[in-house]
Amino acid sequence: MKFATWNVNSLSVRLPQVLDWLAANPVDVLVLQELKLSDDKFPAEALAQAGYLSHSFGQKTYNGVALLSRTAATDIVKNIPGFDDEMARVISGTVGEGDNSVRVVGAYFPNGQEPGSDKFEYKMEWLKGLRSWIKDELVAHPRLLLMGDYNITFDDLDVWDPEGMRDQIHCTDEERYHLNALIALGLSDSYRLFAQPPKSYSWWDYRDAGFRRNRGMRIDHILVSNALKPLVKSCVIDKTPRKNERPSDHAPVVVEIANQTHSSPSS
DNA sequence: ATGGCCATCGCGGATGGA
Repeated sequence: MKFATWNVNSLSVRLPQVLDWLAANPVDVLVLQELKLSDDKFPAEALAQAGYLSHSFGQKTYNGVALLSRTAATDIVKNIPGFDDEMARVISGTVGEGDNSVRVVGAYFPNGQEPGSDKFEYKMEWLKGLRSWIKDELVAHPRLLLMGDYNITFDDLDVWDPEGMRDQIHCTDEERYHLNALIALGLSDSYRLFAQPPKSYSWWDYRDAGFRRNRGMRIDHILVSNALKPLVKSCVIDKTPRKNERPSDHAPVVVEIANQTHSSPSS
């Protein structure tokens, strides 16, 4: 099965590009971030025409996430249970049958704006709430994907100008501490399970020809649980939609997970 | 370079994004 995540920076503006991308990349599951629309404006019919069932968790103007799947997703949960939040940032569901079912968590992590700001403090609290919840989710759902726009880089490899960005938003030790604390729960960065091109990024600033000059950061991630890790076949960033007219500033990330075979007992 | 671009709301320019 293939799973993808994409921050579309307004689904109203980007819907034609999402439909084009799904036609060319018929993934099983796609999670979207930054819908920037309320649920009554969610284009469920257009997506259904394209072969996708959808669950949206939106709000006017800001944030908003959705879970799209070719087959029905079950046990939909919105936001982080136990963490009160005015903002629509997380949607979860279970897809696939029996032994091959996967718990998918699609998330739009807070931006944080600037270290020391109120928004940064909110980001830290949100990250604590997420980790506390994901710890329990991994027990309930060993086959779990945590994917979305993390707004955090792992290390210098994820940043076009590591010196210039040192201690700046998305690159601070505090943010990376929380990202690594998620990893410590038993999750792996699927992208780095494979050899990747140098200077691989998932976001490029609209300003100053950031994409053309490849001045970007890798802030969109797909983390896989230990049970799924040996089944990951590939993970790629698809830069193609970033070349569109009026693109999102983010590119989609896609992971392929092999089915259970039942034929080769381990050890 | 104390910025550049884009989307939203709403009709000018502030706010948020990253």
